[in-house]
Amino acid sequence: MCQAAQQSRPGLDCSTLSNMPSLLSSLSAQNPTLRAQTALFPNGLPSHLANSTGGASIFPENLLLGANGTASGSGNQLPHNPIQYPPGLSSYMFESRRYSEPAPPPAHLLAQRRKSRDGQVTYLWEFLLRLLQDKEYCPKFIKWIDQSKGIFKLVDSKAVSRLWGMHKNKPGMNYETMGRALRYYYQRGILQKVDGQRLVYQFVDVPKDVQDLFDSGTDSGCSDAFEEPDSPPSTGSPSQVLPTSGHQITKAFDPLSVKIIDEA
DNA sequence: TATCAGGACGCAA
DNA sequence: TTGCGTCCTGATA
Repeated sequence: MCQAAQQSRPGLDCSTLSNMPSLLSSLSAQNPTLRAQTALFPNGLPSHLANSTGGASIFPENLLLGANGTASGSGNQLPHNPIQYPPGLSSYMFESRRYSEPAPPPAHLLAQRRKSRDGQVTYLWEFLLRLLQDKEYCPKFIKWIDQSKGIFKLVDSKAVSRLWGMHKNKPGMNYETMGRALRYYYQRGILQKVDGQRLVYQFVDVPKDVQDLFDSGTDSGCSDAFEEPDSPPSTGSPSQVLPTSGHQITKAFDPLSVKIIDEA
């Protein structure tokens, strides 16, 4: 697989690849959407995560794999963007924006945008969350330090950055570059740095209901029982109600349960 | 040496 | 326009 991967990704580190044997299959051949959705929402997708057109899946069709879980491609190529978004993640992804921006476009325009990008909309924070949800990589490469608070650590920063580079078809990706992208999230209220702890970041303001879901023993994440949080920062960042002309977003960052209050 | 913060610029979607 | 990717300087562990 590594050789095949190297053909399409010059510079790929085989030693790294050998340590992450199921990354590609995990990112392409599985359907964690349904798995995660079942785990997180055994009673069905919450209404606020369903779209406004009647509760149908919020996931764009081209992001959902078929029942056989196969991804397009010959199998010799790395999937470019085969991530299947757990519930809530895609909700945030498609509803999120910079909060200084005007209101988001209507849902049908978002749908057009999604289609226009042919399923290639993906963000670093989603990628990290995906890794955190996958026992193949968590806690091996990335792990929760305090899952209920959204605090995680890049155990192997190089491997994670390479994975990100593979995903984005950027063979030159390294932690320095990925870290810059992570730091952009500070301004946007998506991440914050955990002071005094290297490679430790925190998703901002993880809501209580998500904490409950994480704590309920689902397979949606992992943690390292041997490592207690050293000194997590104050996590009491207040929830924010960010009014827009069409929606209210009740959290600065709420990847698993962004609440969109449709005032239309 | 590695990590981290953040400015500046560029680019693909 | 967005979300980075890249390069950079400087600080810190």
